Amino acid sequence: MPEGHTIHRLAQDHTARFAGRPVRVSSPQGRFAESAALLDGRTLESAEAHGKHLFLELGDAWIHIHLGLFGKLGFGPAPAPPATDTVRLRLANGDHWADLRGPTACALLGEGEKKAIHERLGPDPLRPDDDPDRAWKRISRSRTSVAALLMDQKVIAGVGNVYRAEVLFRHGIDPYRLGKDLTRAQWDAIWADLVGLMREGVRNNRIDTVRDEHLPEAMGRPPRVDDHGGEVYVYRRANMPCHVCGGEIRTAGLAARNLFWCPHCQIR
DNA sequence: GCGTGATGTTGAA
DNA sequence: TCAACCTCACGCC
Repeated sequence: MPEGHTIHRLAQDHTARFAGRPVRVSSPQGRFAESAALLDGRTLESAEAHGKHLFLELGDAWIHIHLGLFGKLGFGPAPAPPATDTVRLRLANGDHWADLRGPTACALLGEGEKKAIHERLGPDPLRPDDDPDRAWKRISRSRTSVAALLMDQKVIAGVGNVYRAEVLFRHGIDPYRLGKDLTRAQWDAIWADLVGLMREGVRNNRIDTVRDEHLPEAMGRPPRVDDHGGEVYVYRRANMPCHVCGGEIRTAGLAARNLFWCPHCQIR
């Protein structure tokens, strides 16, 4: 269930558990077995995230992981349980194990291939040196909707369907507004908000976007119960009342994904 | 047990 | 625009 915050959190989790020590590398499922054998016993030097891509450094090579829609990484204390036949990659040392299942990508890369991935990704709100100007240059001359642009990893890396819907709600922006019609001030506010929201997402390992004054306790309604855990304004709340205006949240397909928004609040 | 959908991406038509 | 890929949890028999 990964947007960028999940991947940055996973990079931190790998660093804390595995960095600076030799690691056992295996592929119980077999589909990464050849590479795993090559890497087994190397020291894990670092873990890094860019958008939804995770990179683990082992000697002169990188393991590139992209979870896709279904991928999951699970951690636990040693000893590792018997691996089931869906575990693509298992890392283990004397204290910890990590199991990867169902990723879109799990591949061994050299430095040049890793660099190529960075180059095709846009700036990431969670990478401190990344520059929102690069995204603005594309957005400000695009005839594509801002909702589609926010999901385009070449424009901005790490935003997924939840942050897309939520950040547009928080700024009252109509998701169908064209990139070229967005103001510079609106974009700067969106970027700054994503930096804050996604940092909090890394810290808490979940997405919360509802401002204090709209939280259930403040509004006299029961806390949200949902399988993704966080408090949100519009994501997966189709036909439910808007937390701010009480109007009905709408949903529509946009580029093969479900878009959610409040047509009354999002008018800018 | 079966069908469905999900915080994603790619490549062919 | 659509299918393909990868896994799992849930609702409904």
